[in-house]
Amino acid sequence: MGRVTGDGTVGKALEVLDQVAAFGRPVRFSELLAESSFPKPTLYRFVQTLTNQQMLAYDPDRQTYSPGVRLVRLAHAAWEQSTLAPVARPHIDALSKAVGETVHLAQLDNAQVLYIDKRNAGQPVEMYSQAGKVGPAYCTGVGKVMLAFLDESSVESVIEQQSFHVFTEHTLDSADALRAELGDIRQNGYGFDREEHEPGIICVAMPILSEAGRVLGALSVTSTTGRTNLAGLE
Amino acid sequence: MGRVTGDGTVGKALEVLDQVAAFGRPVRFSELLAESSFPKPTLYRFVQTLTNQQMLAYDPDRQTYSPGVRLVRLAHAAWEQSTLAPVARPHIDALSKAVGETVHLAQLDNAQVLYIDKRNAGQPVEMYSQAGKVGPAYCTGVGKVMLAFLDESSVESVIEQQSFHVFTEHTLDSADALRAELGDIRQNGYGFDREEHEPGIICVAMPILSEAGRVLGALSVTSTTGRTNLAGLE
DNA sequence: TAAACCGGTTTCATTATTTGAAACTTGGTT
DNA sequence: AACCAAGTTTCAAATAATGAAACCGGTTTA
Repeated sequence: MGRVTGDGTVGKALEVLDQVAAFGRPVRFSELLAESSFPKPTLYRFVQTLTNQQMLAYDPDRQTYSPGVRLVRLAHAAWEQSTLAPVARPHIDALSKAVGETVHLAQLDNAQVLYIDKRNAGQPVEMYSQAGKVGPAYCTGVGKVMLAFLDESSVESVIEQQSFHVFTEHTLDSADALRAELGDIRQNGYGFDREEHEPGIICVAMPILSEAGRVLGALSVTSTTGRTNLAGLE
Repeated sequence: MGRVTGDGTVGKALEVLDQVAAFGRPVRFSELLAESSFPKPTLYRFVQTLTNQQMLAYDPDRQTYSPGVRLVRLAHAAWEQSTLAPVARPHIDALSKAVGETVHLAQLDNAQVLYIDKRNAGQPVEMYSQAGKVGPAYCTGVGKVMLAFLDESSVESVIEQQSFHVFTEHTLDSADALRAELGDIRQNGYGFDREEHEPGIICVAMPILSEAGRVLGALSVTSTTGRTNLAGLE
């Protein structure tokens, strides 16, 4: 019992894939090796396999690897069949148009917030440029709202994993402060981000629950400090 | 020697992942088993592993699997670091605004066309082709243009894999017809889709080449049969 | 009520795959 | 020519994957 990663060979390969993705830029084999816990031939074979499988792309000109196109294809499928995204899409469109502000759709992913969809007030959709991004759970509207409606045992495990890095003077900086806030949110049914993540940025968020009461995701309307409370949702 | 898939355990796991994605809807274990070439416990363990790794998502209410959120996160990285997409983005925006038509950015992926980005012209209907979607190479503007500028040996291997399914009365229905068309495209530097895939839909496409002359992708402007030839590009 | 059935899960000896130290190759420097 | 760094291959030992069979819990059938 212990690490999150490590189901056999597949787990290790995906660890390598994550590592490449984390670099944020095309990366040389030697750069990966320097950071990797795997010995040279092992890492080499993983990279080869992943490249064969189009999970990584190799640029022969620059001799670098980056996440491959197969991921984009698979993510398309993931997005389309996700319980949430396709169903929520028309509502997000409508909401965005109605309030004239930026709307986010998010899910909980490994104690972090994963943005699934986004509608900008002005310009049209940008697919993966924004969807797929991750953010902290303890200081975003969507994050806190999802935590508030998660079952007790899961909440604690997620809270333990928060960094409580202080972004602004309003950021909640402890597990207890967060727990108190979650109580409030549970009572109201929705929550706020009061410039906790970025100064000048506030938002209202509400959870999306299944019939059985499980948290599926959350929706938020973002604005700047020019306007404040918005309780008119749904 | 033979199959494309099959680098060890990792390849097999990804085969399962593709299978789930291909279903296009959340799927039961038994449904997968019925189609799978793997024996029950083997498939079972793959599904378990992939679910642990968030490559698949398990819905306990319905007892079904679908592609997981980790794919969305990884695809975000893939998109951002791809040689093409981030660089092309502003140009696509500009082009879309300038011509007032739908613009597609595509790459070649396994003898198919993979759409990487899309810009809808202003208001119109959401023509169903988001990023991540795949399409045939032999009867789309972007597909043919990319083939035309691919090196000789690769082209033949791709052509062999085309189905030449006839979508409309204008669809090229043989390898020879396609080869002839590719010759024309090479001379012009750009190509057309003359209602070959969908009736009433036409487009102009141009390749995107690296300095070394390798095909990186293609760009197309789509329109309906109301307007015709558009040579004013770039 | 029992018996068969079905989808899903676990066991465990056998088999095939992964592993990594070391050696080698390639291309660029001193 | 000797050197160095990055990438690639070898091969015996260590490890992980495999799948026939058996098991479980719930539902349907006799």
